[in-house]
Amino acid sequence: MAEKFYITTPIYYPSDKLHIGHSYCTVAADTIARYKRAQGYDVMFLTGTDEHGQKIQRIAEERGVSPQEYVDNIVKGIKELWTLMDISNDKFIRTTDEMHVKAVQKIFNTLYEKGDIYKSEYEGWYCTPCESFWTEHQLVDGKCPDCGRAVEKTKEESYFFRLSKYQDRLIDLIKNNPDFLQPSIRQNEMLNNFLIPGLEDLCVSRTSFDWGIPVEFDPKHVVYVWLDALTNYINALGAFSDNDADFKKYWPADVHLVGKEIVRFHSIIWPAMLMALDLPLPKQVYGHGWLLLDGGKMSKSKGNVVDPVKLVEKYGVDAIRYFLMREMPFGADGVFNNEALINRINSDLANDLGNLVSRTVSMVEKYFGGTVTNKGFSDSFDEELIALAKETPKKVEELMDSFQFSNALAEIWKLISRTNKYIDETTPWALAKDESKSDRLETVMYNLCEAIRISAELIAPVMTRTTPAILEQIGAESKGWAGASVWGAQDGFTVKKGEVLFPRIDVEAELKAIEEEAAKNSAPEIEKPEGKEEITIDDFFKAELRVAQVVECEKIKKAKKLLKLQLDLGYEKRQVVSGIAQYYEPSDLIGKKVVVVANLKPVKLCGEDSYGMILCASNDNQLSIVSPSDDMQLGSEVC
RNA sequence: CGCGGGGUGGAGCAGUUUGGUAGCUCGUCGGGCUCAUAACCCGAAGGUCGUGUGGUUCAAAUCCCGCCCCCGCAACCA
Repeated sequence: MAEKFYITTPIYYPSDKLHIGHSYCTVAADTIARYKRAQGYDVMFLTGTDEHGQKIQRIAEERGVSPQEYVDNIVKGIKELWTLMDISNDKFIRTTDEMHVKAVQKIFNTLYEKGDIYKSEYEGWYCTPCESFWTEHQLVDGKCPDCGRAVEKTKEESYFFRLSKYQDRLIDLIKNNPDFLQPSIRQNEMLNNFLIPGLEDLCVSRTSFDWGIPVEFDPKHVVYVWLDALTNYINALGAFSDNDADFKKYWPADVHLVGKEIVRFHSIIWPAMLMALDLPLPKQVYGHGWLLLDGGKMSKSKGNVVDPVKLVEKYGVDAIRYFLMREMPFGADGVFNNEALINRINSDLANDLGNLVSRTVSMVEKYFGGTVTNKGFSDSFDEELIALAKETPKKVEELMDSFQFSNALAEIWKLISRTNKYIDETTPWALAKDESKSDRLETVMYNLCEAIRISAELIAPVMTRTTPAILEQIGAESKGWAGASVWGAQDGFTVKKGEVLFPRIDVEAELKAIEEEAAKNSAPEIEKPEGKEEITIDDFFKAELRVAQVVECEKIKKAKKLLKLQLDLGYEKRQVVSGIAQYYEPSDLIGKKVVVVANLKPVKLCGEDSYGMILCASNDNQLSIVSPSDDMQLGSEVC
């Protein structure tokens, strides 16, 4: 019986459309899944969506739909995206699935009965207008991080998971099983930041919102994210249900592929839960890097979110899949930009691979009417090509087994390049002029087709459509992964010229078009702000705004964004701390006139007292101090 | 002294674990070829491997120490 292989992606949060970063992780998982299937494994590949929680509830309310309607709609888009990108997942779990809901309740009950979940109080801060709870840490200067209003200390009844109980076993797990958490740099991160400082028990229920799975024996509680989301990996297989054949067959997972931001949940909380349930642990958690954009992290406010649908429509699925797997080493962060993408498509796909197929097929048609067999007229050029073709699959396997997709593809491209070189070495056009060399020419053509066949089989896990397209053009049947290791697995080829596999892209014109498109899309998209409630002139006059001059200014060492300013208001001097360090150098500000809110309650920021606030105009990526003209007398009121 | 990652020819990276010839892709320049998607093949130029003219060593990109810069996370943008 075939050995099983179970691989998962994170379940994505459907609060919005997915971006290229999500595609990156899912394409990687798909590549592994296809690779393992090609090798004959019985693969289970799971992806899905994590649909509960306060955020989704709130967004749905804003849009005036039910949370279920809201996520149904987003999930539909996600599934379409995966279809578009040729993702071959075997299951798709939604945490709103009946089966999952029931399993989570059972797990909750089991842990409660066992004593690993207990009821206690969660002490936190409540913001009434936002109806949300915050921890001490989350508060911003003692106020609600969302709206900035005052919060009240409250106790919320909650259920807790005894995470602390498993601390020693977890330390042991990470220290003694280097394979468990990969790449290895993540191990120290977890040990130093979380495990060694000590774990606290984990709050696993909430009463402050209700878009979640109710706790069966205490229905005013809903299960909080950890227990709900993480257990998807077993619940999707039917764990804790009557139909748990898949669970018995596939669990434990061979690898959970996750982004580095959620390594913590998967390498600490998830194993602890499994320990509590007496279930086997996943064999590996692999934290891949992020896809960064030119300017840093992808974010809406920067307007640099890359929509995978558009990319696929423009360049084709395989080009995008290839780029994602080729451009950056999987464990580390990589940068996405359009120029790199186009260059990859042009040089690797159009020039090297596409053109190789094209020139080969043309020659076979031209010289032999489309059909060649191996005439065995070899010479020394052939040996090198054949030797490389024979050893490449082995190298590729080794690299794929350790998820080094980029290196694996580089290895395949060495063969492709070598095949291009072989044409120059053998100069078929010269052989064609001499009839006595017809058999030699046919051998050369056969070798070309065979090298192309092998290359095409090897790229199949990444390039789902190109492989069949190439095989069709050279007239080869797929012999699967095993067939890639056998030189001569196909005796002859009858080729048929097909469409150009990867048309070359005019880099400059394309980049210009992209820029124009981006400008068109981003410029008018200044949304009308929600606006604040109307106030009276009296409300406004509650704020005492005065002209001041910056006398001294320095950076606060420990803080990235803070400057400490000494202001002269004419009638007094005072210190103000302001979060503008990323926009102004201290020397820019000294001598400058500013407007200060003079009657603001003092606060302490990063250990420095601040008596007031400087008025600034700002948006997500710009900031400008509001400044009266230089001759304005200090202390003047602004209104 | 919060945690972690990184600084290698014009660009992007590998090499650092196990010291000993600095490698790859793209770009640039020159040449070749004409089967092919102005593609392909060959050759060349270009790096004191962030820095201290630091330490260890016969020998350091690689090990140790100091410093500088960048990037994530955490914390503060009143």
